[in-house]
Amino acid sequence: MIDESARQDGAAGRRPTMADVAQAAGVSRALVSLVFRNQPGAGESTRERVLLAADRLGYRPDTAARMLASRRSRTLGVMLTVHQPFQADLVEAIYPEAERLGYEVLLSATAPSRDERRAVEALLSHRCEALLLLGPRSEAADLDALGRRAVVTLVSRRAPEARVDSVSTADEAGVRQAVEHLVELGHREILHVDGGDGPGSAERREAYFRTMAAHGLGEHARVLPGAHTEDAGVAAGRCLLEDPARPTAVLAGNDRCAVGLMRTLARAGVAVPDEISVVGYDDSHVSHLAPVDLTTIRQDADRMAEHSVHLAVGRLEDTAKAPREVVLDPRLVIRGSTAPPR
Amino acid sequence: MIDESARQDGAAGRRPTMADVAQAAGVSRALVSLVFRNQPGAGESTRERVLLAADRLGYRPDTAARMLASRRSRTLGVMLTVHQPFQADLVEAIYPEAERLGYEVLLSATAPSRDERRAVEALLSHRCEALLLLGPRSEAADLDALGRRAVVTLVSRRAPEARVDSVSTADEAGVRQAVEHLVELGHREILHVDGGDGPGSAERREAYFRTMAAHGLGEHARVLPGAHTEDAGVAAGRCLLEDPARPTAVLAGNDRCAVGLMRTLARAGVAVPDEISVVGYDDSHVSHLAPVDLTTIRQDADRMAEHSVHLAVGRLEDTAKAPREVVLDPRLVIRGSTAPPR
DNA sequence: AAGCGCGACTAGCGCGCTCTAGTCCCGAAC
DNA sequence: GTTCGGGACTAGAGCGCGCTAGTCGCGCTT
Repeated sequence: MIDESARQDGAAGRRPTMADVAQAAGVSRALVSLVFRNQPGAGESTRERVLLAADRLGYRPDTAARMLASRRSRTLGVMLTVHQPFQADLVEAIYPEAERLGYEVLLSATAPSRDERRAVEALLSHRCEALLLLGPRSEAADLDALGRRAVVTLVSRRAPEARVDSVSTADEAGVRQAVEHLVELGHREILHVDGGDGPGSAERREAYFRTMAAHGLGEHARVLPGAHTEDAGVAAGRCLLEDPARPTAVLAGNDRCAVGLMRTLARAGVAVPDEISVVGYDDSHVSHLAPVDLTTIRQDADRMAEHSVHLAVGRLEDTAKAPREVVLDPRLVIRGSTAPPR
Repeated sequence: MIDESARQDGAAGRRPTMADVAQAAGVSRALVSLVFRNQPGAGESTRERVLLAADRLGYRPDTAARMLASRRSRTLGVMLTVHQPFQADLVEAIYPEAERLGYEVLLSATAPSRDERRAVEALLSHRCEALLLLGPRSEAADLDALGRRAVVTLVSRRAPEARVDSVSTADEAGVRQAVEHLVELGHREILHVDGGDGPGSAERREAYFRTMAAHGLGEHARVLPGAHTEDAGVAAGRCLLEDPARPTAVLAGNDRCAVGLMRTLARAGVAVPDEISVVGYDDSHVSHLAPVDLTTIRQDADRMAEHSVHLAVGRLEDTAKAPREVVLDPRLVIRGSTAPPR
């Protein structure tokens, strides 16, 4: 027969509590609490005795109990899409910044079987004090509603209509730099493969039209529907290959899309940048993977992460202030995928 | 002056509790609890009244309190590396399977600033009942120690020395299929770019040597140190280009590595598969990104995820049984990156 | 000697929930 | 009419912690 106490909590019997540590160290529970919170009020020798006892017992403070008692979780909830490399960059940068400010981070992924609402519900029920939503696709009205119930910061997404903070890069400026770079090279037939309902796509699409128009190329503006995935790039590439009036340059929705596109072109023997120039967006890791290094719009994940965490924490301290919108400047990084048209 | 009650809990005043719902519905707290746990014992009309009141108040059960009171969290902790596409596939498959069995999922990422120990600590302090470690790099002794304190399942990693469950694919069989495929095509100079300390790398390296030897090619076996990243592939590619005795085929540590390698070869004008054949490992999304579709060893993320969740949950019900090791069969997927040598 | 301040430590309530052991009431059985 | 069974509901004791309001010496002042 199986030992009851061992079954109670996984492998190692009942999980030790503060009371166990207190007894082992010969002090009160409150004292142990003080020590683990690094609060003054415990003598040096006692402190050591407590830590020693805790270590011997394998004690680990219980986050759930802690949150309950303190009515604070000091936890930031991050919603992400697990397949986006740029979001991976963001997550990696969020961790150290949150830690610096004394916050924990909880991740919740969206997936085909798990929509944004469910991912957010999970974070909220875990008492996250603030939510960082990485590139959310939800409608502004939903975001606004969420913003009333919790502290919300959008990352890589603006929503001026919703009362929430946001961090993004200036899509207008990024797209303008990209298009102007191509125009200066001599391109006129510049196509845009958009990002569908991906974060920033709408803004980039409009900026594309405006910039084209500003350069007297309004009639050459053309958008192919896409998405922020390699597959979308591949599909767009196929489209292009069949197109009798093939453009001389393409601005992709993001890097993944650009890489998929270039791969399709390369297979068909269409040389980049000789026959067609390609510009990406994000400067994520994948931009090094194309047959030639990708010219792209760099978004600074580290700075975006920093700002997001600061916005969120700042708002926790003052719920009342008006929504703030941080817009960082993107930067065109010219690499090998763009050249003058033939 | 700012309203105190509003500041207490983020945006929306104090978060409603079960007691609030109970009062609004005119029942006891216990009744509300019953309703939210879908337990019998509440009348139909009362049930509806409670749910209505809860909805109107925006009530959401507090996970922390729930875990504390029930002494069960019904939560699986998943440790992952946020930049590995294959792990992203696993995560996406873990969610629905966990849900099917009534478990929540908590993610904790490793990152440059956050090692595996810290990622695991976070999961444990959140009372995860079982840990799924995706491709952990920790030493077997550490995994064994962890396995004594918690229910642990390794995914994409074996550790026969540690008393923990694991799910992996047969690296030996995978590598053998790959090498034999190349040998049958006529290759003799087959190089292996290994995966460094990545999950499965050691096994694959050894399997490579064994298979080469089995085919009388022991003297042609050569390993270039690598990693499970594109950069490692790029570096290996540079190495190859400078090599006077260039091999005719390469078995990469994983797909990312293969893609980096192919990109470097492509830039140098070395044709794949005409001049050199390349085989990857994982069959993750990136395998479609190379200049030609990648021949690779397919690991079935969905089935791996299913098995991991089942192993973990099964172990929670019976802590005592011996560690189980599930080894799935990988499958060679022949695409365009391999061909007979010239 | 009494008073005072201060550092070290403790008692005990309450966080929002689960769960056991009830209570209450209504209809069927004897 | 009494008993019994069972469905609907409630009281109240924790879960592991944080935190407020203490107590208890001990050295120092007056």
